[in-house]
Amino acid sequence: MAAAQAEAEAGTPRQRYRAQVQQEIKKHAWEQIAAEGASALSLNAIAKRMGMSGPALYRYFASRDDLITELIRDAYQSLSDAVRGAASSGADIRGLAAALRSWALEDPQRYLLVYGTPVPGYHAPEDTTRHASEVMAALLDASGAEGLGAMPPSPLQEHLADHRAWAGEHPADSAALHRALVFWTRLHGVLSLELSGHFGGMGFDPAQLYEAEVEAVVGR
Amino acid sequence: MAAAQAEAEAGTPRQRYRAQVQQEIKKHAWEQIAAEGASALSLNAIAKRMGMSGPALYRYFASRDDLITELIRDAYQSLSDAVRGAASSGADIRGLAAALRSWALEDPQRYLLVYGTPVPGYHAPEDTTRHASEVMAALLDASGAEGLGAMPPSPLQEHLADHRAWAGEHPADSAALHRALVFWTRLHGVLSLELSGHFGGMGFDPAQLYEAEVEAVVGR
DNA sequence: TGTACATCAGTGAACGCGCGTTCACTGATGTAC
DNA sequence: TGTACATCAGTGAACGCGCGTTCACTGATGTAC
Repeated sequence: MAAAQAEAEAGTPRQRYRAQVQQEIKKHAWEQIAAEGASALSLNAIAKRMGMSGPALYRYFASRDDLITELIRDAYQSLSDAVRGAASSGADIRGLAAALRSWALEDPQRYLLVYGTPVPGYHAPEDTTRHASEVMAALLDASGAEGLGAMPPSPLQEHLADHRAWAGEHPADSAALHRALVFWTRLHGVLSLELSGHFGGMGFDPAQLYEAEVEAVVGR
Repeated sequence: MAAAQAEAEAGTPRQRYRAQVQQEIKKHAWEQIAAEGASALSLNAIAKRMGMSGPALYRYFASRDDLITELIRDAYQSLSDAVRGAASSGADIRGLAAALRSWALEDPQRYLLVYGTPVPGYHAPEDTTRHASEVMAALLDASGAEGLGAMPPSPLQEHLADHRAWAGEHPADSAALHRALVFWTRLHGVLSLELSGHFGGMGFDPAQLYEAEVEAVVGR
């Protein structure tokens, strides 16, 4: 968001205006996603709410898929920032987990846009994985430094030692890769069920289950 | 499926025909869901593939939502059956986990219909949770009998002791409730990310991560 | 400072599409006497 | 066994809707001399 704002303040008046409208389109897109889910995202509906005609948006985004691509990119960026921000302000692994949960609850549909069932009809460009692995890198940085419980050697870790392309040049050893994966998948397991409403009728508090899973990841 | 078939063989010829067409509609619905995802489910498209006109389907389902409701109900039933079937043929907790994974991979979109992001625009009826908790009951039965690792007492378990409505009259103690929840959410964490393609670019084998999570649930 | 031109944001009409759903109707199947 | 009637599956036309996207055009803003 900071970067986007800087962008909006640089350049010629026309460029600034352009960047500003582009931001406004995204803002309305997020509102629509928050209200109806990503699959209900419609360029025409956004235009209507902005008091413009539908085709006008094609000055700013080449297609609906293009807009979605950029929203996904922004969401990944925002999540990376949240994780890195928490880590750099001294949060331990519990703090990271809390930051993740806050980020998710702040805008559930944004979380689901990134980690939920793919948006039907949307075709992602090639480089999507790059942003996804940025988040993993942030997790690896953070979860390497602070103490997660030690992972006993396992077949999985041998496997990860041979399949660590996703970690880029990150110097984490396979135990750390394992820890980061487990951190991610377990918290996602609770979060995604919570955000999708699957704990709805069950009556207990998802936050407490989340807490318990965090403790399980930390202490062992 | 067996129950549905029995239904199709009982009653008057007209009733049998009716049940048969109803089954065929569902079959095509599942094919469409498998191909395009649940949100792309369209009565008109199903009718077209069956060589019928769109309105004809309204003899069999009152609305699109009605059809989806029944598909979801069937999916829950099928999953309960799979879990109970594995348990009754002597599978341990590893076997249950394997059965769950098979069931999910057999038709990824069916899994996501039930445990993924809710189908946009679909409004579930009241009693949905009943079927969801049937699955939980199957899990509780199975995970109680065979050995999951013991759960140390925790704040969560105290909380669950007071919020166990979802378990119905199941006699499981709170440690068992905790075990079942953890079993469910951890495996869902891996499965849902796998089925949604989020491990896609990462290069490692999701099955091995799944295995490792199963071992973690079992042995501790 | 003023004029000629280029750039570009936004409009309105249109295209083709598919959707869920309703309605009046046809024609085949089953039922009652 | 045959006839009169009721049931009900399926059709085709229609309604109203919203979608993404293209296109020719208007009018305002910026640029070059």
